[in-house]
Amino acid sequence: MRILDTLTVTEKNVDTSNAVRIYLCGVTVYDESHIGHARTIIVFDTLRRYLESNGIKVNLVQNFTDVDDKIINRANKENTSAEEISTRYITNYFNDFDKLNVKRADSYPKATEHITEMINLIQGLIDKGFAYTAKNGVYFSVLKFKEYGKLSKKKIEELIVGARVEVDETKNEPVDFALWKFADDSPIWESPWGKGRPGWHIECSAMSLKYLGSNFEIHGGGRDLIFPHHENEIAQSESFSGINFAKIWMHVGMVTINGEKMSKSLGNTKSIDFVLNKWGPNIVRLFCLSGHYSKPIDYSEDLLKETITKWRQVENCYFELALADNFISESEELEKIKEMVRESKIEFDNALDSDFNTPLALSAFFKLVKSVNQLASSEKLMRSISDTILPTFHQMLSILGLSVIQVNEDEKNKISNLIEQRNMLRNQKKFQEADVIRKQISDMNIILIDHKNKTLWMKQEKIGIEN
RNA sequence: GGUGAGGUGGCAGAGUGGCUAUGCGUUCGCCUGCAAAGCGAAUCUAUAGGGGUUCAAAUCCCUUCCUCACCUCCA
Repeated sequence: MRILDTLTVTEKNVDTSNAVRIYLCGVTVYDESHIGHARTIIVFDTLRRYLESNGIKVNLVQNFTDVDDKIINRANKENTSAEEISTRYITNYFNDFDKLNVKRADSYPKATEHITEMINLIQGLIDKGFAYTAKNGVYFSVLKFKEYGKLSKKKIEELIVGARVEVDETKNEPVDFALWKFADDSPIWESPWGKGRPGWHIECSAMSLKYLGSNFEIHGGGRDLIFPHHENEIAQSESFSGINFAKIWMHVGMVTINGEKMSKSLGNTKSIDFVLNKWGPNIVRLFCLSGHYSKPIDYSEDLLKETITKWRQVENCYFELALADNFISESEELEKIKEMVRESKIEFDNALDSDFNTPLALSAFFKLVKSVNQLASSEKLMRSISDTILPTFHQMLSILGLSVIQVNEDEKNKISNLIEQRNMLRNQKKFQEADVIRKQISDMNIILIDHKNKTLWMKQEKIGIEN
C-alpha cells in the first residue's frame, strides 16, 4: 500500500511487515466534535479497517488534548474546572464516534496523564541545547533545528518577517515556541523550571514516543495541523531522538461549507450530533469517503441527499442477497459470478492500495451493488449465487464501516406472516385490505418489493431528513 | 505578499499520454392491482482560456485567469 507523504511529497510504501504504528492527532476537548473532525477520524478508521482486513496488525494511538487555554476559558466561563470540561467532552466524543461506527483506537493517551514524559523530553532538549528558559517559560530554539520548515515548506526567515502575532519580547526569536508555560492558576504542574503548563505540541512528541517509538509508520491529522503543530513536533522529536520522526505524514483535507473552511472561529460548523440526527452514520461515512482524503470536501445538503439514494441501493442489495431463494443455478453462471466478485474485490483493493483512493474503491463497491440488483431484477439471484457474493459484500461493508440495519427472528416471522396474508388478499383481488397490511408493514420501516413470484422485504434505516 | 493544493459533463468524482471511469440527476420505458424499490434506454464523449511538444494530451511544457487552504488557535 502506498500513501502520499506530505514531507517528501512522494508516494511511499507502508511497511506492513510488522504492526503498522499510526499516531493520529485527535481533538482538543473543549466543545462538541464536528463533521470536520469526523472526516479525519473516519478516514483513519477506514484505513485501519482495511489494513486489518488484510491480516495486518495495526497499533493506532489517538491523543486527547485535555490541557489548553480554550478548555480553561470554557471552565472559567462555566465556573467549573478544566477537568470537568475535558471529561465531559471526552464522554461526548466517544458517544459521537461510537455511533459513527468508528472502532476504538488501541489507546487514547491524554496530555494531563503524561506531564512527566513531557518534562523529561523538555529537559532532554535543554540538555542538548535545543531549548532554553526565559521569563515566561521554556522555549524551543527554532534556529537550532536546521531542517525547520521542511514539512510545511516554509522558510524560517519569512516566518520571522511575517510574524503576525504580537511578538513576545522575552523570547530569543519570534519564531521560538513554548514547550512549557509558567502559570500560577490551576491547572498547573511542578517542573524543574517552575510551576506551569506544557505547550501545545510537546504532548504529541512525548506520547507518540512513549507508545510508538521514535520512528513509526504513519503520523496523521487534518491538513491544518501541518503548520505549526506537526512542524513543531518534528523539530522537538527529531532534535531529541536524532532520527526521523514519522516515516509517512498523512494529512486529511478540510471539510468546507459553501466552499469555506468549517471551523469554530467562523462559526459554521455542523456538529456530529446534528449530522447524525439528520443523516445517520452510514450516510455520514459514505459522504466522508466520497472524495479523496487529501482534498477538501464540501458539505452540502444536496450531496448528502444524493448519498441517501446510494445507501438505499446498498440496503436493497443486502436484502436481495440475504433473502435469495434456494433455486439451483447453472454452474456456468456461478463461475461467471465468482469471477465478477473476484475482480470487484481486486478493483476495490487496488484503489485503496493506491494512496487510499476511497472514491475509486466506492465506485468498485457500487458496481458490485449494481450487479446484484441487476441479477435480482432479472430473477437470476439464486441462493448459491448470493452465497458466492455475500462474503465479499460483507467484507467491503465492514472495511467501509457501514452497517445495514439488522432484523431479529421475531420480527422476521411477523413480517413473513403479514406478507403471506397480504399476498392471499392480493390473489383474491382485495387490494384495499392488502394495502392496509402494507401500511402496517411500512410503519415498521419495512419496504415491500413485489417480484414476479414472491414478495421481498427490506428494512430501511430511518433517516431524519425524510421525516 | 509567501507557500501548497486544485480548476473534468446539470451535480459529485476518478483517470496523469492513446481503450465507455463510476455514481447522482433529468426524460421515457419495463415490472406492479396500484405503488415502492429495482432494472433498461436516452441525455452526457466533458476536461478553465490561450499557446506549444507529440502520430496522439484532461494527462507533459509555457502562459493567462479563477478557487481553496496554510502562513494565528484549528481535524
